[in-house]
Amino acid sequence: MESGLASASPPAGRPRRKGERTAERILDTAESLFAAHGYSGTTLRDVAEGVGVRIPSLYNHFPSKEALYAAVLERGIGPVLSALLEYVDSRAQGRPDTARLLDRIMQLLARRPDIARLVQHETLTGGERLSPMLRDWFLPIFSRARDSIEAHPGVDQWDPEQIPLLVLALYHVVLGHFTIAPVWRDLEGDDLLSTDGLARQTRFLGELVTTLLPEHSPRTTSQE
Amino acid sequence: MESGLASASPPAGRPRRKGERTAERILDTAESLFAAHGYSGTTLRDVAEGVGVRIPSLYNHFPSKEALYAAVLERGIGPVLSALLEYVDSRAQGRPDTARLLDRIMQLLARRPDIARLVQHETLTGGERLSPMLRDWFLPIFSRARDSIEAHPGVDQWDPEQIPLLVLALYHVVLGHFTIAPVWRDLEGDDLLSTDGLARQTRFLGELVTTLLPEHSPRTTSQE
Amino acid sequence: MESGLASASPPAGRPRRKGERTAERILDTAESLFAAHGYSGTTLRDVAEGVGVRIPSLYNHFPSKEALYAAVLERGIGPVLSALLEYVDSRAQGRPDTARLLDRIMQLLARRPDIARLVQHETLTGGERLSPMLRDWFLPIFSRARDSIEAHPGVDQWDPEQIPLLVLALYHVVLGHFTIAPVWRDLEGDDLLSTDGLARQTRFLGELVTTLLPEHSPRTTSQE
Amino acid sequence: MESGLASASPPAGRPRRKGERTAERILDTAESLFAAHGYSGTTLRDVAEGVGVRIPSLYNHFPSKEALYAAVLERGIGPVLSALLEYVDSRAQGRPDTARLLDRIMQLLARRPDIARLVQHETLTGGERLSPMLRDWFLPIFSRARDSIEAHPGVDQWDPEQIPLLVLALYHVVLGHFTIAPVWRDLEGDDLLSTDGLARQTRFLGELVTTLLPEHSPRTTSQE
DNA sequence: GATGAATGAGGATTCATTCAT
DNA sequence: AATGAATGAATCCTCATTCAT
Repeated sequence: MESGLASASPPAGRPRRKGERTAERILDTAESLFAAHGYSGTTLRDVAEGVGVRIPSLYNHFPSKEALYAAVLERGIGPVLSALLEYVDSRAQGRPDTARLLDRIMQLLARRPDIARLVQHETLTGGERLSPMLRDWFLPIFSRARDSIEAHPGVDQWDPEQIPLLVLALYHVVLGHFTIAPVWRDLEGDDLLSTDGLARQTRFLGELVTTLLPEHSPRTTSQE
Repeated sequence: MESGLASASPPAGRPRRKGERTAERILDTAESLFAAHGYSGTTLRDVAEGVGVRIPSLYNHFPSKEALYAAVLERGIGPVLSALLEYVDSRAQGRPDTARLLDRIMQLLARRPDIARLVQHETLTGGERLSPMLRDWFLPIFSRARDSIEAHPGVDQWDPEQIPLLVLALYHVVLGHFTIAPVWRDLEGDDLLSTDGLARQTRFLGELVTTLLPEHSPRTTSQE
Repeated sequence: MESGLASASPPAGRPRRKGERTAERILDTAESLFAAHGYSGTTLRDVAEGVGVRIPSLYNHFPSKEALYAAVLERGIGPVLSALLEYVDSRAQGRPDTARLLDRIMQLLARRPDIARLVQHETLTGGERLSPMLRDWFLPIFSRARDSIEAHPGVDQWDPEQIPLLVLALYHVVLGHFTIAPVWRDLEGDDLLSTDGLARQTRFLGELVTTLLPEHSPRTTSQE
Repeated sequence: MESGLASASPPAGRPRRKGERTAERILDTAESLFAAHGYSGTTLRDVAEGVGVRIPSLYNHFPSKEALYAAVLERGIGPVLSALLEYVDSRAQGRPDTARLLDRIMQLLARRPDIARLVQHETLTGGERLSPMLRDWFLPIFSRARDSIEAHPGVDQWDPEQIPLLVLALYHVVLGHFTIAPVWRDLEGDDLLSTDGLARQTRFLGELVTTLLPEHSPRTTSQE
């Protein structure tokens, strides 16, 4: 709330007041902890220790744990989703380019991998804690993604009632990459979140879309 | 709540002693709650209330919350994964059939949708709480799935280094279906876990595999 | 709540279970503390220490501080007020005997002087915390006391619109005696709550009524 | 809330510096809150919010909560009691006039109804927090009121040992009127602190004294 | 004079666990 | 096998207070 739409990377230009810096550090720590342990697995003690501050100080910046959580979500998810919406809308006139959309999403999430895990937690605990914000964002995103895919040339091969499943599948593949990264590293020694790992996954997503929704036209490689 | 089907599978054959029945009811309730809220989001009070018993009684059946959680995982994930391994092994001689494998997984998970969500929680909180059991199971499953896919006729079109990503992608799509079901119902009014929803998803997975790994040969339909 | 209408003096006959004894001891301690320091001036730590128990144990008997307070009020005030109502009703047929009523009230309050102070706290913090119970009891008591006084022979000398003030005045005099006792002892060295002090006050109340509401008939001395 | 009249008496003559005005506003708000909820039921946050200032600002005017409370008491009770003492002393030569004394007290308290409730809180929590000031004032007031009554013509009908009780009774009736006003309004819809309510009570007190201490002489009306 | 930030102490409450019954 | 009672540890949060600005 108080932290509003504070952008992810330090705006650099504007001089920070001390409290602002603290609030941001709280958000950073909390984001990481919430992503790792979920809401109830994260204690304010952990957050405070991570920030290097006493617990009551947290309350000078956020009125409650719930509010802190909401602020983390807002700061983290808000920009991603709005960038997404913006992108989708800006491409609405031209031909939809799903691969490019996924590129874009991967770019955004790669910068803050915690976000993906936060969303996963939200999704998992579902109807109970699902923040109204997420609820508000999910719908337009999904419906636009669906529109995008439905307008795709190669969509004909899909049963219309499978389109939502296709959208969901892409959603799961994108987010799951970040979710499973720590475990995967543990099991296979391979870091999915490394620059290389992310590049591979981005390329993979591109081919996935190309394969699932062939355009019958010269492949649209990303040349942005 | 979501686990309305939790008590669905009483093995029926074996006669139960009373205590055993209680233990199982505890497991059922706990499974549903752990699936919905994760480990730290679930309290023994919730479990006890769900079972209709006082908290200390839980300790007559499980020595601790951790142990209860482990038991839930074991009872839930163990059979699924071992059935899976068994299936995979039994097909090892013949030609691998990825679509069929996914069918099978869907069948198993559909019967206990909580399991998928439990695994997701485990995956999310990752390296910290990831039960050794999961760790032990993940590897063989993944490696076999990988073998299966690598032996697939249509695999040539994929860069070898993308095979793991493909395996993971299928993993995410399968599990994600169960994860997102409650939220999806909330947003779209459509129950992904209904008989119809599961059938659609199973069919979708089949086509997914067919598309991603075209066999260039007529046999595509499951005729088990 | 849980402690229901547990009567003030130990019922003696019925064997007590251990928890019941604890609950009662909690109520005793809490009553004394709430009377002395009010609701917010009393901490559960004080209560627990007074009882000789750790704080969380209080929650085995009362679900919250508020509930404990309510139970204290109920146990303390309930019997007094209901005895009062009973008495008033039983005398409804005969000639009202205000002096006797006050005798009765003094008797009841003398046995548990904390009650009077509890009621004073409630009255003081008034509309904010005034328990619904008190609200429910005040009205009938006041209206009956008013009826009683209005039916009094000697009431003619009072302007009808002063009757409520007269009722209130008696209320204040009765309760104030208990309220000011500690201070008075401090200032004057005289214990208003001693047997003698209470007897003097009871006699004083009798004469007060006799003087304020002369019956024009041989004085009705209490011979109960 | 109840202290709507709190800011009623700005001494007017003396020009205020700004800081002084803030200090006074703090006192006003604190008086009202302390009167309504007592010392521990009132937080500095409440006070600050009531004043429209941040908490630390309070410390620019009062060194602590205790000091603020003391200042409230001093400002509130001091003038009332000293006006009272003054009045009592000025009449010392002439014949004591108890009804007039009560009139005077009512006048003083009516202007600041919070004061009466503050004193009640002090009295209730008694020996523990009873401010030395109160202790210092109680004695002379009571002793003078006692002198006044003892010198009263009609006092003969009272047992000498009942005189203190009579003094206390009048004390309770006077203060209780202010104490119970909010509750009474709630229960009966009648505002005891309205101009009319106060006038009625003043008249009532007069008749009370007349009745309890009949003068057997014509002078009863106040002709100040 | 005002305030944002920080904090030690403490507030009510919950939680997992134990134990006697 | 079940449970009422008890509790150490921890949870979120509030409070009065301080201090630098």
